[in-house]
Amino acid sequence: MPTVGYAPSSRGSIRTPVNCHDCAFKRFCLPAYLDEAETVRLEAIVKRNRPLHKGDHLFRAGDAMQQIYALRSGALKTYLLNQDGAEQITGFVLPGELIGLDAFGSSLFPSYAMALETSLVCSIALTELEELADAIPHLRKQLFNTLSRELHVEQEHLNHNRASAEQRLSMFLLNLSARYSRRGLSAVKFILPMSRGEIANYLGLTTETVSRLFTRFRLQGLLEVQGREIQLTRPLFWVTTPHPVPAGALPGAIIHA
Amino acid sequence: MPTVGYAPSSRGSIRTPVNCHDCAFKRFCLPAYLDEAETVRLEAIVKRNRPLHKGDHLFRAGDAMQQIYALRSGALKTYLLNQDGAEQITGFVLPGELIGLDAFGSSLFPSYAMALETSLVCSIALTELEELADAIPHLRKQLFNTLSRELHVEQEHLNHNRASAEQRLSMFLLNLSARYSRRGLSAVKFILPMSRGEIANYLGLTTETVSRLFTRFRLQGLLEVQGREIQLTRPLFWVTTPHPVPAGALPGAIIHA
DNA sequence: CGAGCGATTGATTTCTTTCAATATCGGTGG
DNA sequence: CCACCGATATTGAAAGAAATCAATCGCTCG
Repeated sequence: MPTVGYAPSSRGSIRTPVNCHDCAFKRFCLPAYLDEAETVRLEAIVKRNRPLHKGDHLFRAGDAMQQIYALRSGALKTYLLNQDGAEQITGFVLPGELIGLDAFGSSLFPSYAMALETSLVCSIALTELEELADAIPHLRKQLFNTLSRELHVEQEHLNHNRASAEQRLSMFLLNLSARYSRRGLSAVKFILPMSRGEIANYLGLTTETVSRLFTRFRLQGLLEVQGREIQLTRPLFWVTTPHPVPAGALPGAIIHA
Repeated sequence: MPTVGYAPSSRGSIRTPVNCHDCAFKRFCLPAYLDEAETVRLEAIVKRNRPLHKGDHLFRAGDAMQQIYALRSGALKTYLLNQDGAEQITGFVLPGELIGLDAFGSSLFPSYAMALETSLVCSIALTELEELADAIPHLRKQLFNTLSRELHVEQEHLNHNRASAEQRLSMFLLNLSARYSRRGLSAVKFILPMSRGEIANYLGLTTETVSRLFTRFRLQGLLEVQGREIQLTRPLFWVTTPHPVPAGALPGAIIHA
């Protein structure tokens, strides 16, 4: 259980004045539906942590969950260890996204979160957040919505696992593309913050398969790749439905009366 | 868009006095952490619906989400239709479990819910639930917990898709077993409420593969099957790790500092 | 410059699907 | 009560997709 690169909670969060109001991501983050005054109250309990470097853990499974986080810059991966000790990547976190919501139920983090590159996070003490949520219905609503939306993301991800390797990778790239563009970045040209192996792990494939798919896509003129630099040249959408409808998968609407 | 067997909301919920207090599932349902007085207030807004028959929809994707549900008896499946119109089963609901939580964010149900057999559900009007949640912190907490736990279930389900067909089915059976036993039913002998095709769909496999796996398990002496009747004769746990650790799936802890 | 990791590419094997045929179950009507 | 029907389940053979095994390449960092 190596602790190299592990930044303990005593790493200290700096109580610099955090300004959600001017933050580029306020519209996707907690302040989304808060008014001026409410945002001010939120700012008061948000702290900014010192930067995480590549390989640093933001938290580990089993850590006491005393705060949730929002990513300001960089990229994270979240993962679980299965009973064999193998890493199972459950998601990637891009700037403006919240981390740790899935821990609401328990007092311990159920997963690991590691920086894929130098990253900045805001942290919000849970006790204070709960207090504030008690006081601000809008915030409460926003938390429910976020949680509920995450559930949809997972369900969508689930659907992908029924798909072919080709579909999985293309959906993955389209998803990244959408998330980048939603944040005002290019939808067709971006840098992957994760390795081929991490993509493969996330998608339930092998490194080799992912690599082969990238070259296949490139040969098909769908994209240009150079290491982690991606440029989508043609909409990948057509790749997403190459397979016939699986047998036995009739619409549920057709049922006996 | 056939509506055969569709029970519209005007189907009418009966406002018989619902008694959560004596309900067999109160410990897994919303009343879980409520005290006596709070439970009484909850009971006041819970309605009981008329029975659903096999094939009936509890709700459909796009329906206005005015209430959430709790299953009292029977079994449901929830599913999405993908862009090809193919059914994608996202989960099965057993007695004592809540349905519709994933719709909190939006005002419309994102999925379909259909009865696999004759089923009874309680329904709770969302507006009233929100009011009550505003008033009862315990209830609010319980809702967050349930939502958060569902997120874990999804993540677990996701992990399964990285696994072999054998592992998927055994994990599925173990999961059912655990859920039944948690409710005081036998952990080793139970009736599957769903068809082979539905299991296959849920697990991302084909009917044939599932069928073959059942016979393989039977030949290995792991279980006895007769149609939908299952009897686990030996712990299936050993089946869940037949494969070597996938390459490139090293524990995340081993990273460069 | 060499070590080492990540990525790519090729050859082969394994697992799951697909296609196809048959069997069994549950219900219905004669 | 039994024969028949459709739906569901099982089983077999062949094809296909991705994993595994193995080798090479290229880049980055001491």
